[in-house]
Amino acid sequence: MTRPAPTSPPPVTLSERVAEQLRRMITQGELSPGQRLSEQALSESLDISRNTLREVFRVLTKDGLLKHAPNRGVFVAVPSIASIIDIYRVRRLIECQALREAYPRHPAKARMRQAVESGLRHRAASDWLGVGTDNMAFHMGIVELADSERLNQLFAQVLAELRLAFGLLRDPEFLHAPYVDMNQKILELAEAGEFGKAATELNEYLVHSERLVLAAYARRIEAEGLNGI
Amino acid sequence: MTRPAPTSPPPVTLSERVAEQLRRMITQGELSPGQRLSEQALSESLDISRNTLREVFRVLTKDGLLKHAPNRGVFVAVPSIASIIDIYRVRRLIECQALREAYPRHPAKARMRQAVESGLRHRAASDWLGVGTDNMAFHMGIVELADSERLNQLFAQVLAELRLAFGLLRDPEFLHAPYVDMNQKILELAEAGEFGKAATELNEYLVHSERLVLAAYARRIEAEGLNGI
DNA sequence: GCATATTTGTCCGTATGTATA
DNA sequence: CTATACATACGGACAAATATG
Repeated sequence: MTRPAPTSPPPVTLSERVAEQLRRMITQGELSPGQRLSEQALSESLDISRNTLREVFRVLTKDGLLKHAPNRGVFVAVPSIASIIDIYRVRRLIECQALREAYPRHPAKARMRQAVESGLRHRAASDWLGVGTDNMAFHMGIVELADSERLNQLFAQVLAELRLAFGLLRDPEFLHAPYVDMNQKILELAEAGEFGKAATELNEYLVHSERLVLAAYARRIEAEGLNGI
Repeated sequence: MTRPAPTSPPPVTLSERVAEQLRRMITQGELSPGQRLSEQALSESLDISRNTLREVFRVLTKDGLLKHAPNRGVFVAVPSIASIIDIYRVRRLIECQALREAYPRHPAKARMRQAVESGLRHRAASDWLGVGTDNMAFHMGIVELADSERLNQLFAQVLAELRLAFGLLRDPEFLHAPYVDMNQKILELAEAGEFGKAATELNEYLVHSERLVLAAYARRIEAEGLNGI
């Protein structure tokens, strides 16, 4: 039996459920970065009151998924070059250190293995979005090795932001496929107790991924010119 | 001229100002851990509407300073042994790594030096709360070395939580005074470019501090028995 | 630059459900 | 078990800030 992943308590209040829903809509691209979210329009379309929606806005703004411009409204966050660099800086610092100092028989390893295996299956089926999800789960597993609730939460937030940035790029195969094998290699090193080597490998992985994402992002900016967003 | 510290935008809306105020009241011990915050009573005493206060509650709950119990209300967070351990785990991981990989001429160093000098003055004046504030500023400076907005924000939150825990202990001299000299030593190593040694020293510092806080906390629990909170 | 329309920020009153004495 | 207090959620109101023509 594998222990269950540390999971947030199920949403009980309406605002918590709506927050979940909006989070999903944003990270899955149903709402576009930069888009303004009108309190009136959105509260009507979600069939909730403006007050409840405003509470949700505050929470999602704290998550970094929305930007609040006082007296002007809230907008879906627009990932910038700076934010991508920042996110990868956080990832390198936290993931590599968590892996390097991991406890050899930590339960999160099982989740890492599951993510790798699921990734292999999804890649075989050319389900690139599935591969992306598995990839995120793998790296979430790495952070769980550090056994810190607060790091887990920060990292989940950062991954949601990164997912928002990926949505802008629209090439999931290009973005995720190369990393299935690298994840597997890192997992094998970790299972062999070679945490130092695993961390070094992971660092290269992250440098590589950051370069890829930034390049794709730069191309997208160029293609859009000043019309975008 | 020293560059200004990265600062959050000044609160413009009422709810932002109230959030600031409540944050201050909680971290400075004007509201006790475990205390229930009634929407009606608090909104009246702050002279704001319940809707506005609820928005503030959501934000402060995300900060970890309040706990939200659905249908039961919000309470000032009660620092637990587990949360203190978690906080120090985060501190060791982030601070040590930020220091180890610091850029030699980073502007945050100036803030670290200011904090150390201010700490020496406050210690000479037996202003232990002042020493505590300087100490927090010093460690915030260390994290700023990593140049990551997201890490800065996470760390500011964690320090606020830690301050809440310190408030429970009520012995600022005992808690903060020993660390002025250790901060100075770490700063000198950093200024000499010995970042590896500085990080090692910092790690010992944090292990020491965690032990001290946990011991004081355990004594307090014992003293209170089951009456507390 | 001005007048107007729209939208946010904030407040209030109230109905309903949930927890607790 | 009932009663009470409270959080949840809604809808309407209005001033102030902002966007629009």
